[in-house]
Amino acid sequence: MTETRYNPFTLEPEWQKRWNDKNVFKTDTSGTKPKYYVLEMFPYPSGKIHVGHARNYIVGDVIARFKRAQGYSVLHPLGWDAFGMPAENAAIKNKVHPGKWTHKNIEEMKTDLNLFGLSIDWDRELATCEPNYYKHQQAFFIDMYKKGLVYSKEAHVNWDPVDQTVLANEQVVDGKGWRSGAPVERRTMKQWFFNITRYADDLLNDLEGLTEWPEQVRTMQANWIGRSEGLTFTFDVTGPEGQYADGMKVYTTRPDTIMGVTFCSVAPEHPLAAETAKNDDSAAAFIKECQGLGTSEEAIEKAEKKGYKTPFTAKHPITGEDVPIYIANFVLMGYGTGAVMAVPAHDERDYAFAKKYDLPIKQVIEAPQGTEVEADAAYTGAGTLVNSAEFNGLDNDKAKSAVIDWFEAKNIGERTVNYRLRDWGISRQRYWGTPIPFINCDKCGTVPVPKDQLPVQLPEDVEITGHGGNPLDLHPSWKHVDCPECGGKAVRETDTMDTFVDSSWYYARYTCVDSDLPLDPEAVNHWLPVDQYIGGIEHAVLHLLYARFITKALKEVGYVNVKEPFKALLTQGMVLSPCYRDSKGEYINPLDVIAHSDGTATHKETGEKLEVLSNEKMSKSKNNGVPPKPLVETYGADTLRLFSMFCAPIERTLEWAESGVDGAWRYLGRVWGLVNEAGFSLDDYDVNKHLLIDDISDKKLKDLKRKIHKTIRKVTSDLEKMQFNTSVAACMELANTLGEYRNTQDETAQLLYKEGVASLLRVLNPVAPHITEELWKQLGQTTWLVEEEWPGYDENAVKDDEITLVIQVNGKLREKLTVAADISKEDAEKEALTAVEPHIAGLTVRKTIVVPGRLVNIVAN
RNA sequence: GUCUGCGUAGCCCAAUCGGUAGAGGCAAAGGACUUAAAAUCCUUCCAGUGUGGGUUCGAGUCCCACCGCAGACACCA
Repeated sequence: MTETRYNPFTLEPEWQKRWNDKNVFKTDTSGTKPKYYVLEMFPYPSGKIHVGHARNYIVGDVIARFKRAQGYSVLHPLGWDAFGMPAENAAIKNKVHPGKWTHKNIEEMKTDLNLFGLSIDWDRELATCEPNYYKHQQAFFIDMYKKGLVYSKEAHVNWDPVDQTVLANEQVVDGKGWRSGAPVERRTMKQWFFNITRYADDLLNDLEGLTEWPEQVRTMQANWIGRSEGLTFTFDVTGPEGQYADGMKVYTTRPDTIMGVTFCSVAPEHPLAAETAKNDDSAAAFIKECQGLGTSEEAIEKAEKKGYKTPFTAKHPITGEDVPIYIANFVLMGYGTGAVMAVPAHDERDYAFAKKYDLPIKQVIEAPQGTEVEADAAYTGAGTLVNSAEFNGLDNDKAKSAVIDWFEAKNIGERTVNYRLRDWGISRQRYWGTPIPFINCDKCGTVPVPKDQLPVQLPEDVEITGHGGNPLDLHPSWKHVDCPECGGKAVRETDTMDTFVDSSWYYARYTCVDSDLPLDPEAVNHWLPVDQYIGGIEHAVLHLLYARFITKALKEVGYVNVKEPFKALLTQGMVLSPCYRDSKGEYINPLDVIAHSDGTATHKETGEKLEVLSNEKMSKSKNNGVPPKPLVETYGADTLRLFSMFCAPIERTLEWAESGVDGAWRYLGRVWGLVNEAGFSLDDYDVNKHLLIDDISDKKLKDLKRKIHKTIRKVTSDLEKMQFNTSVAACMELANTLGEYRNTQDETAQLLYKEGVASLLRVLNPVAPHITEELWKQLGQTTWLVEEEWPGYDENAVKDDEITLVIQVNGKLREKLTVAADISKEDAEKEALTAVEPHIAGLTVRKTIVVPGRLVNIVAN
């Protein structure tokens, strides 16, 4: 055999071309094999990929290749989450149309991703910005509207008065628009909503069935949905003009504390607050001040609890006593009824508020004997009711029901379920998104665009300046249309959809990218649910909750049969890398930085000393993304793939360090050497000429045979459990063992060596597909591994005939014996006692524990 | 503050049901090869599992408390 060097730079493109030319990754739709749908969360085409993306797509590819070998018909597509703000920002900066920018980025990213040798069926590629995609989204949006799953209403938003747009909460920094720097206003505007709360219970209850999801994600979703049970009732309210007709509806999860109510609070947006402000300028000022806070969580957290006393009082439903009503900055209009009964003795916020405004505090729950109760604080724990008239003496948990029953019996209140989850506001005053397919007519109201007029396509001739408002609204002609119902003059809705809508159904569209329907029933019901979904933990709530909701909505509308889209979920840990900043405050990419051993860092070119910040998730804004391309250019794709899978468990957060890449490279070099530097010829390897373990007499060679088959077993089960790092370690072990026989002259050993190398190539193939194909060819094989079946192992060859028996005395290791694997309990005990005789001399054996195949523990004293 | 996850060798990480703490890799040191270096190969070194209790014949693994790190949520009445 001629000795050649491992050169991935020629062999990787060659094999990629061969696979593509033969179209081996095209989805098999013959229906003869069981289906397996593996999907990685699709990328936003920012143009640049970093090693975090690489890890995501590589792990999906390993699974896809493994399942394909196991005989599944695998669907493994990829597309682009192509709408969104970065394209518009680029348009503002570079005067390039968002579509053009996006498509250029898609080309770049696709080229980069293809370097990894991914087994993707590119015939199913889609981009959400294409009319052929979003027209279907508009179609089912209208269907959902007809079922009441979509509606529009006035809602509070963060409004940037300079950029003239609504901002998401995360786009508000310190109460100011992230780009304009202008103080954000809280405004009320007409917004489109998905009625996600209608499915709150389903979304919560169905989490139980998602047994192949990480517990963490299920918990996070459950918390996000935030179901609570309580009591809703209405206080009679008296004001300066007598009885206030509407009263004040409140929701409480602590009806047991009803007798401790000493005042009430309402949100600044509550009608009673508005009523107060009518004739009271300082009340109006107070409300304005609260709204100036913005809606960011940080701002709310820092705010001191403040209130403003209204001229209204509420009549306690049980005692008939009048209690004051305050406007309070911490009461949220969007949760419950926007008004709360305040029980300062048993609620921390109410306690702080009562102390500040010198309001009475009435204890109604007594802590159980022996509980330490903090002084000068609300007691929020369990206990027995006191000062509560007929409810006295009740355990507070039972009192909850008793109080609710009391209200229900009198028909003045009811048991209520409440959710933290709110309806999903999807309106964005943006150009680069899916147009909401509605027309606003003065006469007919909000009218859906007739389906035969879809798509409502984005106009190409727009100027995107970043100020003055939504380019669709400013466009001279686009929005002016005739009303589809009365034919009169009307205007299009100019809001576009949140891009999370686009990404909530793409996985279904992949099953039928060419269909004229939004979803082809046969295809979508065949392939869904996704058998294995893979993505970053950062999407644990929003994307995954939205996608689950849209699936349920699509089911209700009649497009799919499944109620959950993703059967199993693998959450890949984030990939972090260090952040550096120069004196101007600019982030410097780690590639341009020399990190010194003392923890300081300097710029590679300028030599400037840099500020070293903590490790953060790779991102554009921190400029700390490490691109995989240079690694592929230095080591080849297989090394990157191997390293990505090996360096840590896939779900664990990874601090990117390249120091291990060399190890992966060296390993592949050794695998190459197993074939190319063996002391004998391997190119006559015969798949059908494997020695059986019983036909091998040499003990060491029996062990070699065992090693081969144990490796196959381990890699198979590790891949099934998504333990990629240990599966690679097993391959390394086998290679190390085989290395000992590289120059063997023994004929039996040579046969086993060939079997070992061949087995190694097959089990390593999903992780390192190129090198293993090439070496497989060098074994004289005419098949391709990509089309080969996954190897099985010989049950007989994974059984040990000897084991190490550990002998403990009182739990301490004393001896190790090599014994037959099938040794009986009695014999094991007997041998153990003999072996440790010196250690138990003079002691009485009290007990002997025998763990078959493992150890004997002798308890003696 | 609440919830979740994680703390094992200088570093990244293994360790079925509770049963020999070490599989794999990085780094380091020594050696081989080389005119030399790189590359490669060989050998070696290193912890008793964050801390304190408990259960058990036996705890990295189970229970309790605490500490540290990470993430999510956070005035949700």
